[in-house]
Amino acid sequence: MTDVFRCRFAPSPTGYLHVGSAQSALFNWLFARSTGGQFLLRIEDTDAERNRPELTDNILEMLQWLGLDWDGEPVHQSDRFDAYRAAADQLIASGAAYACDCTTEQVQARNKAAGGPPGYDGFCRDRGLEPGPGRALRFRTPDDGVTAWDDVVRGKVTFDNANLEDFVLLRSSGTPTFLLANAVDDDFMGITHVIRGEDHVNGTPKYLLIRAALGLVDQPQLAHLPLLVNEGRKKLSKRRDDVSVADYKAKGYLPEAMRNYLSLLGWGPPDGVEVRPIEELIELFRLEDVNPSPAFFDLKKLEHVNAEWIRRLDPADFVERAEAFLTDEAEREALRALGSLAQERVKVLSELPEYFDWVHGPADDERSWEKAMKVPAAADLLDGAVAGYEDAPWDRDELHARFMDLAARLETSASKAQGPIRVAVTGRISGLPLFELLVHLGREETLARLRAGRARLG
RNA sequence: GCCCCCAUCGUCCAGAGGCCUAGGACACCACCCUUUCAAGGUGGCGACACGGGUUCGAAUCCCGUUGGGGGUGCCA
Repeated sequence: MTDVFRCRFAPSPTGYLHVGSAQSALFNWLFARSTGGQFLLRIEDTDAERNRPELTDNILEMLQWLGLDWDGEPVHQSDRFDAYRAAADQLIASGAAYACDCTTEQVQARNKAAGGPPGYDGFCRDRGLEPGPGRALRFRTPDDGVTAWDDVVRGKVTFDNANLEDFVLLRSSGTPTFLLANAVDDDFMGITHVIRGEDHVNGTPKYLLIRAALGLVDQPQLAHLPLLVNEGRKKLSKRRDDVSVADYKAKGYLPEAMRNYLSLLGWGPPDGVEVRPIEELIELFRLEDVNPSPAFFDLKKLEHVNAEWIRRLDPADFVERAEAFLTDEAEREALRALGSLAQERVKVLSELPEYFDWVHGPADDERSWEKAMKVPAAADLLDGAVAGYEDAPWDRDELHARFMDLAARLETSASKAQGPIRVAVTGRISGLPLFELLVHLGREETLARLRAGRARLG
């Protein structure tokens, strides 16, 4: 075998890829790419009841979108039941596992009656039940001693074996649980580094015990990454929080920004430069530098990183990506003409429509109207603009110059003077630079809107 | 309840015993620039949870307290 590092991302297709998983995938990927190792994929679909195969497509699609390319073909656990069965048989034969016919309800009832802690009470441990259909298989955990490992991000973690219950290896349906499947597959795939979320820490001693009982001596390095939390400092959850990577894509976050931001949670480049190409991130990333405390998934900062990435885009690239967020060809035409002006303003691509909806007429925005038109000289401004633009050469500098003259004549600041014109033409109090926009709109349409605005003013 | 983990500005990250009167970024505030809004520039606000040790010296090491989180499924 080689001495190349091998890590894996092992999602289960029970939901869309979410940002926490994406970060875990990203750190695995960064680790592999920075060490010349391999980044493998394993689809954990042992639970037929919960799996939704189409979700696997979403997960792979989002990984690709993020640019997290994997090595080799993904391993599907649903293809490997024979291997788990064989491992289970081995554990039965060695006495490390035993059959159990307790139902969950029975276990809970006994715990309640005894006033004891939750978890399996070892009822079937010495009943000598014959393993078979309808009976779960449990692991016989040691009664004493400790199970410990040196976690790459957390240091030494130790569990007393006495606190470990006899957990389930095979369900009564005969299918394996993830603990067994992981132990078997990590060996099968030659995994040298298990890099996953902190929520897996408590399962780790069980995983280690299974490995030992199976005679697997080359223990992989373990690294438990910090959890991503919400403003309430709780683990990001599908129910409460906006976590679907696909949703962020739909909102117009760039994959470059998404992965860049995710790399900044729980880790940071030593030189403090945060927004930078993935190649540099790869070069700088060190698994042992990841810190163990939970990190808040901060949308504001994500937006900032996204805005930075948008501004760094090649203008043509920006237009290409932006087009998908506009609804019709007229707007896209305006985008192609004025794109770079929008590029430096937008934080998220989905904001684009509000920068271009004036194409079909002034937006309906009462607040903007009132705010702009309360300027005393509003009517004179509109009249003056019509008069000045009727015969103006239709270019940006000329429109600007005539506007400045008009504002000076009416003794109104340029800042205030542009309001009524902007709102008459676009409907909004703010937006793209006015004169470039007018150039694109054209003389006829501009004058028509100015006159309509003037008429509405009364 | 029990087990495990965590603890530097509001947030993210830097700091691996003296370079720290703790640095950068986001957010926020002010000013500048400016046809709006952004962007950009300048400045400001703002933290080593607490208590004991160890040490000549601690944000950095140890112990405890407090606070927070995770796990506790025949889910993964």
